[in-house]
Amino acid sequence: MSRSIKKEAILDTAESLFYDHGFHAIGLKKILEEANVAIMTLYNHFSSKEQLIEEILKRRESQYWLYLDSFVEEGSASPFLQVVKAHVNWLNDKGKNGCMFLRAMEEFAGTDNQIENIARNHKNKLLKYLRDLGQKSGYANDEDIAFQMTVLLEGATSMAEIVGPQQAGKQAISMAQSLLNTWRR
Amino acid sequence: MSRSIKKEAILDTAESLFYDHGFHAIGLKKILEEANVAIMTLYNHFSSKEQLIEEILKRRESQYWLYLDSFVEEGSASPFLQVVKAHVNWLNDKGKNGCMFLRAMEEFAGTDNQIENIARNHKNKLLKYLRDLGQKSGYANDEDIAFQMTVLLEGATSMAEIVGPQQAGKQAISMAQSLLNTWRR
DNA sequence: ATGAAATTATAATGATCGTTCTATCTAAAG
DNA sequence: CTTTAGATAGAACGATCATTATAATTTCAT
Repeated sequence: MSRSIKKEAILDTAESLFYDHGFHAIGLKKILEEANVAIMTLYNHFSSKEQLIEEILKRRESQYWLYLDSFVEEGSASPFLQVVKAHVNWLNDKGKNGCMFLRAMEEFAGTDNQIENIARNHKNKLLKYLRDLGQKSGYANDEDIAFQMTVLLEGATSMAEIVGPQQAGKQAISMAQSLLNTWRR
Repeated sequence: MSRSIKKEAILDTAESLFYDHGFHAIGLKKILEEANVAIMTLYNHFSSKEQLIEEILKRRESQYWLYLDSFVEEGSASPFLQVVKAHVNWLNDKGKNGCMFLRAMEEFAGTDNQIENIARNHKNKLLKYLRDLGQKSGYANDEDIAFQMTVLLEGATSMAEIVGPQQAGKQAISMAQSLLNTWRR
């Protein structure tokens, strides 16, 4: 089964182009050229440009969670530091141009609810993940910790656009270590 | 002199629309309709869509510095806390949809150098401002402080998109207070 | 009131947008 | 070999894109 080798080519190049230039800035034509795929092949796999974007976001989200899951070990002494390190690795691999979910929210809020919700739900899921992690690790106020961790992670993502992922990652880890001392168990 | 009342209408509505939906997502037609302006009036004041965007970014940058200048007082005991508070106020007033400069970088990097440079220069100028502020306040390593402050500010901006400016601002200020204790003079 | 400057309306430009249709072709499964 | 599904090329759709040309109109200081 050559099952969907073409579909994955579309998803890969579309994700790359959308991430590098924005969703509205990239037309289907450019995707088709770079992916070496015919227009009808795209519409055979996806019902519209918006639905293609939805699949890309869902796929990217599951990839992000793979990074977190592989770095954060059950019952770790410093789970939040592992979260930051996972995020920094994510930035190094495919986060040099900001957060694709926030960018989807920014471009489609008030226009395409489906796309906006996928992005927004991901962020809320991340907040809940951090809250649960704090609670599970015996921290006092998991609410504030989850918020501050989010500020830290999103800040590192933006900072990576300005001075690169390694510099941003180094500072994010340093900040996390400082903040960890202020969080009481 | 009714000097450029129309020009300002264009700048105002264009900035609002670009910020809410993105630069490529908004066509000139929508700007003209909302600003009640004829197409030739726009091209009389701006040579192209890109040049309009450039002026918007420059204007927005000077507005941002007004916030910083009005909050950060010369020789303050805690200048960085004032920076954070200035930034939080900025978020409350016109920062509910991310950082417009980062978004300009993301949409135009590799496509329009002029626009990209305006945005990137602003970020570098902010980094230098924070570095100078740290040095002037007698902090040991202004380099790291500037980086971490940037992570904090940009993180608050992104966080404001997810949970609103007040929640993001509250956490950013709390984080700043924690970090301040770790920075040695 | 006059003259200059700014704004307007309208239409046309060529390019590109997302999407659909038709028809041909390739490739694998039975 | 034949069937079937997937991919292809190419054209067409109407809509919108940024930009320009032309010409009429309004605004405003003198």
